[in-house]
Amino acid sequence: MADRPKRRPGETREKLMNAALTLVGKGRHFASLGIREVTRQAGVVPTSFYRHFRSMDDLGLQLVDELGLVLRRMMREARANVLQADKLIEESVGIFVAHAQANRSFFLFMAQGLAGESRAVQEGIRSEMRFFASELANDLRRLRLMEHLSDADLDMTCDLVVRTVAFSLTDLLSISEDDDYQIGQVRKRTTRFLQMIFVGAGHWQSD
Amino acid sequence: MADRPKRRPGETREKLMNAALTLVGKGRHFASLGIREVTRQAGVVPTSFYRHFRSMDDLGLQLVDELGLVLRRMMREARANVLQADKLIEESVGIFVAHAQANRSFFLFMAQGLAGESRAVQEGIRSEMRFFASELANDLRRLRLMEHLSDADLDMTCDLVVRTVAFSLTDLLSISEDDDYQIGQVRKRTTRFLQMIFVGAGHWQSD
DNA sequence: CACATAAGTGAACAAGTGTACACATCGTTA
DNA sequence: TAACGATGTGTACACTTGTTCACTTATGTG
Repeated sequence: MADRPKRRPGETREKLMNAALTLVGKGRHFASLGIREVTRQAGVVPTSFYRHFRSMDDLGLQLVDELGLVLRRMMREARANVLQADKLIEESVGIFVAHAQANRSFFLFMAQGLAGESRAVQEGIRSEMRFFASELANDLRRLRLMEHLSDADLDMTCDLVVRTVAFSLTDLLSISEDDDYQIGQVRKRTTRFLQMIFVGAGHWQSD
Repeated sequence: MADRPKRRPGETREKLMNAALTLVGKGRHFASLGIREVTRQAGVVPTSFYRHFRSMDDLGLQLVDELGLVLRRMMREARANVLQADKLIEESVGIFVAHAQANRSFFLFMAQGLAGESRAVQEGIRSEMRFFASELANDLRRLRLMEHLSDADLDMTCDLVVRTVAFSLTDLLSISEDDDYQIGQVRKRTTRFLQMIFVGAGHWQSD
């Protein structure tokens, strides 16, 4: 008996989003992808695209939503594993790097989107970063760290931290996926960046 | 008498590069530009493209070279105007913002290229940033600032500074060209970021 | 079970794409 | 001035692109 099509709801939709990510993972830029190209990669007829997305920008927006989930998972893991403030920065950066490796295409898409073509995608990613920064500020408050900073200054610090980490993303993604030495270098450098920022925050307004 | 063609050498080449920049300035992503599109914008026949560039990537690379000139001009102006260390950060950020405004398309191209499609362009921009950072380190040494830092730590600091400024670029370029209030906000925020980094650098290794 | 609706398909079209070739024209140098 | 190389032009071709339309097929609800 031949295989029945066995359509799972939303299966093609997933296939299309994964196809776009796969192409991005292969070095293509999201802005240069076409509908036909994506459907071809997904093994689906071009018309199917319109059943799920209005346009490429639309697909991008939905990818941003999923990116949000990935980031939240990462935060949860960081909160679970970083218990004492001792090696806080080092471990957090490690978790970040591990997630960036595991979801390379996703983070590649994020890095591209920051200066991307679609205003909506750009704003979406920016908003995810803001959320991330505010959660970080909450955590620091909860851990009774940086208590001498005003709320505004703490927000600023966290903003700077998130930006720095996001920029490290472009370092990380421009080197080979399994060049462990270089990956270690990026991790060390990012850690030092954050340490310097926190030293600055520690002495902020006390001079 | 009809206008003679009056071909100036390298004129079409300039027209093509400007055309690409113009399109980027209009919100398009460089990776999504096509040869025909650029030649059309330049008011030139498609075949002319090949007289000057092998491909779009090639054009991108040559744009990176010109970007280098823009950055050097900016550095020169900063060095000339920032005489006393007093308002050093504030004035430097001001000059940067002004140049980013004046050469919007160029900086847009730079921001895009950081996570762009062409490995070569990516590496080129990264290399410009490294150069910029090392020049900054030289200047700080010359001004007898941060003398307690080792060369490596000073380099790291300058790297972090350049990254932070580069990231501000994406803020700056995502807002309207003449929204003076928002531009002022970005300038203020960037200034504070740098101040915090320098506070951190000032206390580095002295704890 | 039947039926409404969502999801997938294939053929078709006009428009746009990269690139090749042969030819015209300019500026420069011998 | 003659000739040459660099630059600009027009035409052509084989593909790819986005989008449409009418059609089939599967899924879940009454």
